[in-house]
Amino acid sequence: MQQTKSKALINSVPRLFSGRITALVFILISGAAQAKLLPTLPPADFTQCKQFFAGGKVPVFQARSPAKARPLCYDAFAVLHSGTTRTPLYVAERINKSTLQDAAGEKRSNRFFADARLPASERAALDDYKGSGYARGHMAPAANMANPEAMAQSFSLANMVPQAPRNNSGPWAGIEKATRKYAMRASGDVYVITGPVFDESAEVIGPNRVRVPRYLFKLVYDPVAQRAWAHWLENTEQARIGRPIEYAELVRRTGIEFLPGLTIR
DNA sequence: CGGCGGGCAATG
DNA sequence: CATTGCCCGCCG
Repeated sequence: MQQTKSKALINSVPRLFSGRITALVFILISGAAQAKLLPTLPPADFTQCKQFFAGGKVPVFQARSPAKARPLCYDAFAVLHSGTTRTPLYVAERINKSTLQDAAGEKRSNRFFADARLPASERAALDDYKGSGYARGHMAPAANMANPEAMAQSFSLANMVPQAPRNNSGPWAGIEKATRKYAMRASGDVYVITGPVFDESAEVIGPNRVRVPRYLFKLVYDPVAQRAWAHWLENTEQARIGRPIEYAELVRRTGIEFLPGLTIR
């Protein structure tokens, strides 16, 4: 069993994490092979990649605590992954004009992979999405990635949720594009947190029972303007972009305080 | 209309 | 593994 996991680890994360595998991540990898010895993790310890959170402040779950939540650091984004849904619960990025200009020259890698840093029982596999009728929808978009390593990492299934195909390539792509457009014109860094919202009786896909979200959200926070807003989109083929919702409304709908202690005008 | 960004599947 | 072709929606 442990040999299988070690082999999978070697095979499916080929040099993607050049020199930036954090101590935290290493602990998670080691722990994966002996999960019973793992202590309960704090809700979200992103010690090694706090730079993706405004003011270094990590979201706080007000109501329910996410089951089997594991923080994962990547070169250009941070994921709080759930071993229950086999999806991220949220993905945080910091983008600005410079990073997006670099990203504009990057080619999509399109190499999706199961993230071997997660225990097999807690992660989505490529087969789960195949023939499911759902697309593998990026939370941190590939088009935001400023270098080849970040681009490759963005195709981790830990950064994906099952998404209605036309939702993904239609209105959702528009939300991503609008967010890039805003950050291109902003005076400094813009912090973005993207994630799914699940119904209690959510559909699941594949042998690993990856949960299908009912809604997707994308929170945008500009610390210079001290403004925050969120896009909210139902995960259906018919969904259309509506007016963004206020930050407080997003907190109410998700039960997550994404920007604790930060000033929002 | 073409280009771009979101995907898919088949082929060696 | 990379390449190729294809679909979709949006935008200039």
